[in-house]
Amino acid sequence: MRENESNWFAKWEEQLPNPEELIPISQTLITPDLAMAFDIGTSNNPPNNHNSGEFDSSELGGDEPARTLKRPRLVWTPQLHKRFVDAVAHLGIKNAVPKTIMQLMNIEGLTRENVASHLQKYRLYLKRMQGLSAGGSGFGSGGDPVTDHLFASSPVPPHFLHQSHHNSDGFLQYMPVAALQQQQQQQMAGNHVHRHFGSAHLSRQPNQHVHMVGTPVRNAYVDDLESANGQKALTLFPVGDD
DNA sequence: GGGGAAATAT
DNA sequence: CATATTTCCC
Repeated sequence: MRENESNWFAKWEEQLPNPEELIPISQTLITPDLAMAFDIGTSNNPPNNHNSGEFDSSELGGDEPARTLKRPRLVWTPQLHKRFVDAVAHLGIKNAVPKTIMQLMNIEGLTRENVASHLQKYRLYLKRMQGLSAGGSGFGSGGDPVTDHLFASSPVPPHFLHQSHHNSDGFLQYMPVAALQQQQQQQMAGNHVHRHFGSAHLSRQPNQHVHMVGTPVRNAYVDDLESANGQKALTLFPVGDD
């Protein structure tokens, strides 16, 4: 009997599938590409991402553990970055500082530090871009100009480059977004605005032909931002002077 | 407090 | 190794 017992265990153990053969119980039904195309979030898209490291037990009914606790590492998805770029475009380089950008982006859980860090990298990226677009006559050496996966994913508004010649400020008119109104740390009572970045609007591509009322505009960068109220502000940035 | 750059961390 | 976070300084 004893022999029998160990035997069945051995057999049972042998028949266990290898870890590689296991199929995860929870699978992503929507591929990242599809998710991106339809602007819907995948299971791990929103700022609360994989919890790496310690995590407090309370997730049931827990409303805002976000405060004071170690936030999960933020992943800058292309959608998130696009919203970042749009926000910066709205504000203009001048007012594009972490705090204002963060407010304009209006994304739950996004901190000023997150934006500041990203802004730092983005500025470096822009500098590199205008660096090799200006004097970079030689092609052969370096390698791919845009190895920056993230930044390349979202078009850079043309006026970001062109180190501000004559225009010091105020040359781009923008509509203030409602979300930007000075709202202190006061969160609206009972405000469950769980918004997903990206919303439901397919973003228009740059260099498309945009026609406004009686005013055809060619080569314009169009960004769209949406406030918490659902108000929308469009900004057109003419590229050339037609 | 808040922006920016550099130093760490993952 | 790329990228996000933390630290430090103004």
